[in-house]
Amino acid sequence: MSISATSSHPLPRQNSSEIIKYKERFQQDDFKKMIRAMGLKITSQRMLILACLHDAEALSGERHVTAQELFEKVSLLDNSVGFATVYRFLRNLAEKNFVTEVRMGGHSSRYELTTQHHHDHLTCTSCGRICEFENPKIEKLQSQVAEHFGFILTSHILELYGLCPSCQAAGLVK
Amino acid sequence: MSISATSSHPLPRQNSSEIIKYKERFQQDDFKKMIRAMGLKITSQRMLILACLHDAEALSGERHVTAQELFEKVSLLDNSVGFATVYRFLRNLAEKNFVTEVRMGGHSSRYELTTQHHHDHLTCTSCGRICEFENPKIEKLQSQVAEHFGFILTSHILELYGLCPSCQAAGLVK
DNA sequence: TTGAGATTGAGAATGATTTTCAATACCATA
DNA sequence: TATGGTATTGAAAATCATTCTCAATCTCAA
Repeated sequence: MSISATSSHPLPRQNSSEIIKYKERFQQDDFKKMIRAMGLKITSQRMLILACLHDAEALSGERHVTAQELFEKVSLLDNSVGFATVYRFLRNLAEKNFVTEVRMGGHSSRYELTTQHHHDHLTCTSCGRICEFENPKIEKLQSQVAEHFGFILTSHILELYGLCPSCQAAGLVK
Repeated sequence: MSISATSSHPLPRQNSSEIIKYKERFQQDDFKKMIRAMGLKITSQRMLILACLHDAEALSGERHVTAQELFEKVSLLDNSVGFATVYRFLRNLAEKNFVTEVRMGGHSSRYELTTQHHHDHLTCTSCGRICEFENPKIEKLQSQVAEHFGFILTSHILELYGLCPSCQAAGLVK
């Protein structure tokens, strides 16, 4: 993977492929900032891992990837990257809260890039439909709870489960 | 471990040791009901595991035990019980929701007897320590969110993550 | 350009949990 | 209460995710 980015972001011409390149370059600068912010050196492996993490969110429906899945994505583009590198960097990212780690049931950890825009999920237990929401009041109460216990709150998981309107209408509720 | 319980629970006399025995007998019947409700056979190992799980909640401050900790507790009373038995039974209990499993970061699963009393968790991302809390205001806001989307809320998961006071003190925070 | 120190890949090591399997225990039925 | 079919058990091996080790390589400040 070749890395060539400038620190400034000149406006692209009105040409779609130019715009895509511009976006990529912009993204890469973002990634570099993240890596530097962690006090780490910029390497092609780390850039690639971030790109794959980002694509997992942007392209596939599943934004939460396991370390293994991420390793496989990375390997497709550069099969010389070792899984230890993926795990190590994922841990770095999680420590600095650039990614959020979610562990459910008996499964392995799943990671997602921490977006600037936090949201929670409301999931229909019948059809699986997911609504995203954000509720500042709930967030504030969460901070208060953490504060009460003397914790420094770093992240949270809030998943609501229920029956969505169409499943209710479908007579699934007695 | 001897198991001798009756299906009726006569009132104990006003004598503390009698009352303790009464409680134990009552508890044991409860445990048997749980095991039968899972469609499993009653064995001294399972009774002992349940007793230790229960004691972990009642006696020690920490109600959330790891499988290893539970295995150690059990071993003190009967060192012939294998850890595979503890893990197996814990999985059975979790499947039938008699225990709740909480997993965090790189730490091992912690289990607690599911109480009738709902609560959420505040987990330390560094040491794995868990604080329980309940917050009616948050619950109410959750209902409102569900209502807003036309959902009938059936359950939820709320897990807060942060650094506990002692890990903060341990210099893990800048 | 250079070199000190960070990072890497490969594989070994770790730690938690699960599986395997022959021996044993439970309990419905006789 | 005895019996046998089956579930359960303990011990050890297997599995799985994750972390560590270390020599080779790369990054980047000077």
